Amino acid sequence: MNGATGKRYASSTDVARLAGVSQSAVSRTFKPGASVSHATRSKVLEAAAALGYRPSAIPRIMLTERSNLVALVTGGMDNPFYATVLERFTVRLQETGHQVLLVHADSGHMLDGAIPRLASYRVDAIVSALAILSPQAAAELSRLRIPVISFNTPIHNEWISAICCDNEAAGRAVADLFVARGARRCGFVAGPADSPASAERRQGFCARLAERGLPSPAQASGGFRYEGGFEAGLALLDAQHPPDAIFCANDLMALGVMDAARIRCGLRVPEDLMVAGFDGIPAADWAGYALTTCVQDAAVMIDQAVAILQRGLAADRAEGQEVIIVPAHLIERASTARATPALAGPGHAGTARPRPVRRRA
Amino acid sequence: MNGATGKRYASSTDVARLAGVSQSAVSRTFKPGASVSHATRSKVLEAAAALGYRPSAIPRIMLTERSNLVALVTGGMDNPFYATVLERFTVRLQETGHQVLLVHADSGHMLDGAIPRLASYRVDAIVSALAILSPQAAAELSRLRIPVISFNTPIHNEWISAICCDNEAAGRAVADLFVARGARRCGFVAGPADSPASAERRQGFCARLAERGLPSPAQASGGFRYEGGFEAGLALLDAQHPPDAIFCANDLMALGVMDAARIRCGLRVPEDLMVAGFDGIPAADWAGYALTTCVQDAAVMIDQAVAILQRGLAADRAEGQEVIIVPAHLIERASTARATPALAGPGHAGTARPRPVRRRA
DNA sequence: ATTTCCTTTGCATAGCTATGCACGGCGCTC
DNA sequence: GAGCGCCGTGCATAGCTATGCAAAGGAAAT
Repeated sequence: MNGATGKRYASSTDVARLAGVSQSAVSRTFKPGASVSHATRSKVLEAAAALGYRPSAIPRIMLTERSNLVALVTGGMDNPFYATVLERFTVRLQETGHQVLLVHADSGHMLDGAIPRLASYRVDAIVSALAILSPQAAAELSRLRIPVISFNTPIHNEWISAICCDNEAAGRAVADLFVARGARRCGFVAGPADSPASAERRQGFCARLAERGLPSPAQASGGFRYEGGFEAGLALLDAQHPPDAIFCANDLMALGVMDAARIRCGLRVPEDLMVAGFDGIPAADWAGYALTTCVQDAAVMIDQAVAILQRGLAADRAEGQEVIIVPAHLIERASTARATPALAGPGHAGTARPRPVRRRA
Repeated sequence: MNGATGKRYASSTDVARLAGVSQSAVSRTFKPGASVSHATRSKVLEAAAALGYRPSAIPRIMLTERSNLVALVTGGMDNPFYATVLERFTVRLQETGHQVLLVHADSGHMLDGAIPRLASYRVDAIVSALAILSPQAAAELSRLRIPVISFNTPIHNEWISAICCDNEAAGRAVADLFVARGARRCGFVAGPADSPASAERRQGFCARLAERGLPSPAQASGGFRYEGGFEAGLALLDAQHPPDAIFCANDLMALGVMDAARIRCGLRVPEDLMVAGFDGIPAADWAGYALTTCVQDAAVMIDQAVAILQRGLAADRAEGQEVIIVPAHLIERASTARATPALAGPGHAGTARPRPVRRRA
């Protein structure tokens, strides 16, 4: 369109030359609130448009030691919950004037290549949106002396803040619900062995079951994945005395358990088996599942996380770091909606209970 | 741990001073293949470790006009397909030595705040992983004179390359399958009106149905979302002469249609209604759905996209841009697995056909 | 009319790394 | 033993923007 110069980008000096002003004037024109006369500003803008000039953020980073970059460490995008978390983090960070440097990490050893990259780009802060942040990785991150926010992993030290969902309380709530709905024998499907979230959810669940006089639940592991939940469900339901209520450490596994129960085992949900999950992914609300689940309020958690981050960056020097616990919200749907304990009446309870309609001869 | 200096980061000059060498020596120590003696290198590394020094990428960007940053424009993370696309793009770009600058854009007008940001950070290239890239947005991106890769939107010009799935061929394949399985009256659930992908899929589907002598399919729109598919399914199935086979422009809507048909309309799939989708998301393979779908080979598409990008960056000057079409792969599952046209035998066909097992009295 | 103050502009420099160039030293060759 | 080439090192500078400081100009006030 315009005359392409040799260089890829026009510099403020180029603009200044064309506009017949000093480079300072160009810089000030693009800095909001700076003192520039109307005449100068219009000359500069005209020249900038002609050259396709866009101010570069790079030298500013050198001068101010502020890149406005925030690293977002992520992984396990197969879980829709973390996909939405990633999306919302991105939106909120953009709104607060940050740029998002996305870093993918295979669960655990992210230190390999990622950390030096983060350091070399002088990110202002790091947000871990990993399902699991290992203590080693956390220690490695602390070395950078940059504010770190751990999402759903309760690690904290001089540099790391954490924002977590109240997993134990939610686990207890599920236990209470199961008891209230007449469960006699429970099961639990765990995530990976090194997941603190899974451990806390089980802890609350088991503790409350014991308080309510129920036997300790049979357990299986599903690795936070649908297929794992499916297999874990089969394993639990094939036992001598199968459970009549299963709590899964996340929704994906719960959906797998439901499918295993209904399709492979010929069970009815909730009449023969109650199922509850964790996260509140969209599929839990699909008509085909209507899964009772502990909804993590991602919006609130992320807003809190961004607020912490803002405060940390404003104070420049981060000392006392915090762990914020956000309650989960138990939503009961049809998958636990037994009308009466141990009695399977004509389905009619809970939210969004599917109601068959006659169609086609 | 170490003595924190006033500045946040140690510079190569600081390291040089501590190590008793010149700043050049430090720079060369961290540049692979540079000429440094063993003695000097070890002195430098020791000093660097003591100061926690990490070389900054920022001045290099200024010198070389290469940031190694690639902007990844994304949106609509509620579709699991695009979540996996985002993840794989990130992994591949990291592997090829790039950093990913994640930009979220509400579908359509991304120009608002995003474009100036991209320019100011001097990204080397832009990848659009949006479900829909509007022509206006594409034009705006072209102005930056940076290589742009459009994923699944067939736009191309001097700066934009595109990599798309063969939507029309896949649409035709679905039509052929429906005909082969005895469909008499078809339906189509479209995505948003401005989605080229949805339009192409419908085009191939409708054209082939016409060739095979079937009536033009009833159509509804579902906005690429589960709920939209559910409603569209209800609308189509409530008609005077409802379809016996529905092709949906993506999997999420197809799952909605299946749930609407089975739960709200009391229909059996595939006996009363066949359903096919598009994308190949994990949920399509869940036992509860077993959805026939056109699998987009995201791995291949993304590898191709990254290859184009590499070539474009190597050649520095991008002139003739390309559009690469990757075939979709039709996978038939139980949702279209009628044993015989219009005859519902005891379920037994297709892949992963759920087989009921006796359990619990 | 003179002084004072504010607005506007330009000059100069900081900030950090990569790299061309020159130079010193050392080993190898004849 | 002398010359040549190579390796390693340091010096100096480019690259672009933000900003403190000073100066100039104009407007307002006395």
